[in-house]
Amino acid sequence: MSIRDLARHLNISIGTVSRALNGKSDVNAETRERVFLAAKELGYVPNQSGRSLRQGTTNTIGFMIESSIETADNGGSFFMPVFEGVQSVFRRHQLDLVALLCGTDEDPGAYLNRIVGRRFVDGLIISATMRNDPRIALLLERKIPFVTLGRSNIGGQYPWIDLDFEGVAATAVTRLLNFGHREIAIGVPASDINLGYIFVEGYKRALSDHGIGFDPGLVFPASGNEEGGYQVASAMLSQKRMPTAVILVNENMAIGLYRRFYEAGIHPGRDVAVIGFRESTQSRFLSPTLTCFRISLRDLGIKLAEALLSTMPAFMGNYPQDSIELVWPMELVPGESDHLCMEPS
Amino acid sequence: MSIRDLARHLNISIGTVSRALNGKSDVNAETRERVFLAAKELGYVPNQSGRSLRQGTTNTIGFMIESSIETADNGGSFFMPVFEGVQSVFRRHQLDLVALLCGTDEDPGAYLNRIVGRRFVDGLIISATMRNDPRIALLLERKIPFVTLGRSNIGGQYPWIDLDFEGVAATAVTRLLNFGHREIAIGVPASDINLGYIFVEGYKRALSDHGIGFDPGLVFPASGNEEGGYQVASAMLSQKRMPTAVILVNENMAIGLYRRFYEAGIHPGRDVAVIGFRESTQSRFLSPTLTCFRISLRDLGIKLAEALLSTMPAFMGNYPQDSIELVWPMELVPGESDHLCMEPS
DNA sequence: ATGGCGTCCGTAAACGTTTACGATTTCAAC
DNA sequence: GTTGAAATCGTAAACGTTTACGGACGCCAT
Repeated sequence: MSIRDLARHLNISIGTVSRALNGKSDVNAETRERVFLAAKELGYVPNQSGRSLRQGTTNTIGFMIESSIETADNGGSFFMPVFEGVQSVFRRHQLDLVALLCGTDEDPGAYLNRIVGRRFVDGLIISATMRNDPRIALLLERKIPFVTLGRSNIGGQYPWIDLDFEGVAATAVTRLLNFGHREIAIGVPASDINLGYIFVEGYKRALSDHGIGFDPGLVFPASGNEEGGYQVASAMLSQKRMPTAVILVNENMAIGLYRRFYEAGIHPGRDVAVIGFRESTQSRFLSPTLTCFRISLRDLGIKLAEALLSTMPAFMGNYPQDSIELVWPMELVPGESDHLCMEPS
Repeated sequence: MSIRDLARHLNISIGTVSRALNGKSDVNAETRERVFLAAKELGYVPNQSGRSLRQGTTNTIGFMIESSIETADNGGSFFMPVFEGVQSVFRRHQLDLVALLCGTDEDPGAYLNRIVGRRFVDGLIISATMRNDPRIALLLERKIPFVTLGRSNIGGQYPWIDLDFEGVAATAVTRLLNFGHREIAIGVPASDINLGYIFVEGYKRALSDHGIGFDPGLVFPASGNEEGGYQVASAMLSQKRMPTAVILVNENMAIGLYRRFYEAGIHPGRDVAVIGFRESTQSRFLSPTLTCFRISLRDLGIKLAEALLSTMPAFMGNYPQDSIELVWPMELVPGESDHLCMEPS
């Protein structure tokens, strides 16, 4: 069922059929009608390879998601809504969105190289940005439109959107300081992912803004799952003076942290303050409920899509041209886990 | 950088270049060497559209994942490892795997129709199988190779793999009966997804095997997240005689269930027995740790991939031909949540 | 009658591959 | 020296589209 069959069936040339289906102007209204009718009747759908080959564009966008240890456990609840938002925009432009999950045993750079080499996608959304991400250089050089979810420290002209980890860290620190805490720990991802650095930056800045010195011993690197939270709690317990508060970069860590503290007879929200990230169904049902930060993930996805479209030649007209560099705000959702005031010592 | 450029650069014909790269036999070893070298040097990667058009095959497989309410919250931790397993097999055959996430506001049937119409993939893995899944009929009719993760009740010749929910339900029921429980509740997904039916089937069968009558009032439909677990607990509490045990089909529900019971002053693992599904990092760090069932998700993915390959003409030689209909076993992992014995009343 | 213009449609080239087929060379065997 | 087979390579067609170009036709103004 190719366009040739359709043309034969209608007794017109394939050129006219193509023009009719693609909404070109130089085709009779009645002819167009007949073409559309016959196409629906015979179930004709244009072959993607054919049109890709001709017009050098695939009409698909790739969303590259890491399936690393860090994201494996909470990846779904984070990426699914983002993906939804992205997709809702692309659907309006007849663009298909596919998720590219790079396996843990494959180098992301090599994987990406294969993808762009094959001309598999017209554009890319990249997540889990590293500090010096080789993928960015590759895409810039190959001139593939892309947008990153997460800042990098690589220069160049490309849009990015990042969560406001610095703001989150600052808000959390200020809140805890106001509650009287002075020794505030943070649990950050142990990997090279950029958010860790930014998080620590915000933490440091907020402390110094309040005239508190930075103690490197209060920064606990750990993996971003329950196991990591458990280890952070263990590390806190083994300090000679246990910190009275802790900020986590991942809400799954909170479960492990809670567990460890319960084992030690310490009640989060009563004996130690916990602020987590990110708000989810989970955070509302933990005991105590977790004070954390809310993101509108769907809106984030929509913005990502728009940022990408604004760099794609075929769509640049519809979207503002100024390159997007956006720090995505988050809103604190108070829970029960940090409701304790300290006497300033 | 097309094959033509590469051929010009080497002063040989494009046919020879193609044959060299594709490992055909009628090409000189030294020539092949030169071709590979030049390809690597110039960064040549064959254009996918071109080869797809010519050989009618795209070398990509689609993994269709629902982003429905049910799977949104725990979808990541479930699908990522499966995906990894699938990918590890396909990589060996030069097949690219893409995840197709059907948006909640889009009909899965229509979405699939577009995908197969465009000849976007050579084969498909379908998850979240419905009882009467229209996608299966479509794929059978179009003769697209596919495998489903989850049984359907549609006949026909296609491979499927499903988790052994019946076995899980039976094991859980038997275990709880041995602990002396007689009123065992279950929380099952409220949607039309097939696993719910199978789960209830296993539950019923295990009860009747032990001569216990089936009480429909002990089946609590709910969504598969924390909210759902909370509601199940509420419903249990409002019974005139509260069930002494509960089986959950989703481990995220356990968190909500725990929460609701704590609010009511009831301790899971002491006052009420809980068995959940599926084992995860989470289940080991809850308090009490959750008795649940373990799956080897990566192996499941590998088996899915092999099942699909066995139905694809290009690979049928390498894989056994007998159609695969597999019930995937799961292993009970005892936790603290069901360690309580009842005096038989 | 001629020219010009607008509408509609057919023709054919092009996109980048793969592959059937035939051409050329080499080499051994008769 | 002729033949045949094997090895190696070039040629060209084909896959299904889109699109630049030009042709046919009708209409109106000159």
